Amino acid sequence: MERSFSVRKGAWTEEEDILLKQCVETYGEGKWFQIPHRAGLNRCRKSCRMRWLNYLKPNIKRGDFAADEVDLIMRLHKLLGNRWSLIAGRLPGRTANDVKNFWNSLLNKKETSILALKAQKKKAQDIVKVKVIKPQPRPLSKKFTWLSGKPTTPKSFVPEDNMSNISPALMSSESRINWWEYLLDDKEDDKRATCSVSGLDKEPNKDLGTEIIAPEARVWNIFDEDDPSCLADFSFEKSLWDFLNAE
DNA sequence: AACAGGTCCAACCGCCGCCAA
DNA sequence: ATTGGCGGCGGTTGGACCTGT
Repeated sequence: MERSFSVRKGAWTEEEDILLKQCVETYGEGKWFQIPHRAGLNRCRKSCRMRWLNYLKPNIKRGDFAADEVDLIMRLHKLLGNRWSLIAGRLPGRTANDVKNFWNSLLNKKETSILALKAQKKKAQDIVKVKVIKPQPRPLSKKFTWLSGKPTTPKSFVPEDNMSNISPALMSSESRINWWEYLLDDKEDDKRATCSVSGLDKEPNKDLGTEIIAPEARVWNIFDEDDPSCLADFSFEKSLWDFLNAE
């Protein structure tokens, strides 16, 4: 429990910022409960953490959101809801607080502004008709780590030059990108489903019915054939499914 | 110039999940 | 199984700033 009667509150001074920055640079992030004592600050651990993450941390981007950032926020919010930290994680230099504040201010603006943004987005979006096999939606397993951004460690994985066939979740730590970054990218090469369950189909099946899908929608061959448990985790979360089927 | 209302955003607060004891 | 400490998150607040009258 924080001893709120003794710790300082309110705006941070330049001196406090310097002390905190020096302390984090010396001891690293984490162990926030030790930071106030180590830095000689009369602040609670949460206040120190918040100040570092939202203001002092290097590479934090200031100023207005660019058009592509706004577009990404809208798409991610549709997919993830108010998961500000997850959304901010896909916007380099932006903090969850920034994204949250931006979204809240966006909500306050007139509906016409939002409609204009949507119209702009729709115009830029190239709807592609492809023939795909649709997996059925079902809840994600708790052990499924994609949504948390944590790396998975498949039993076997052979890197290929063509990374488009590889689930981001199976990439090396250096090149791994959250799966939904791929889901949301607009690369022309990625506008088709590349494969389906268990790697049976490397191309969309032309004999199946035509479906209209968002250009971002892709299905990966994510399975480790030596590890049947992988199959249990191949599922589309309901909100993702709704997102993919939205107009 | 002065005031009121609106907007922005840094900071606070309470809650939750995780983990170790 | 329970409890307490901690990190992390999202919602909310309040003050500074902006804009219109």
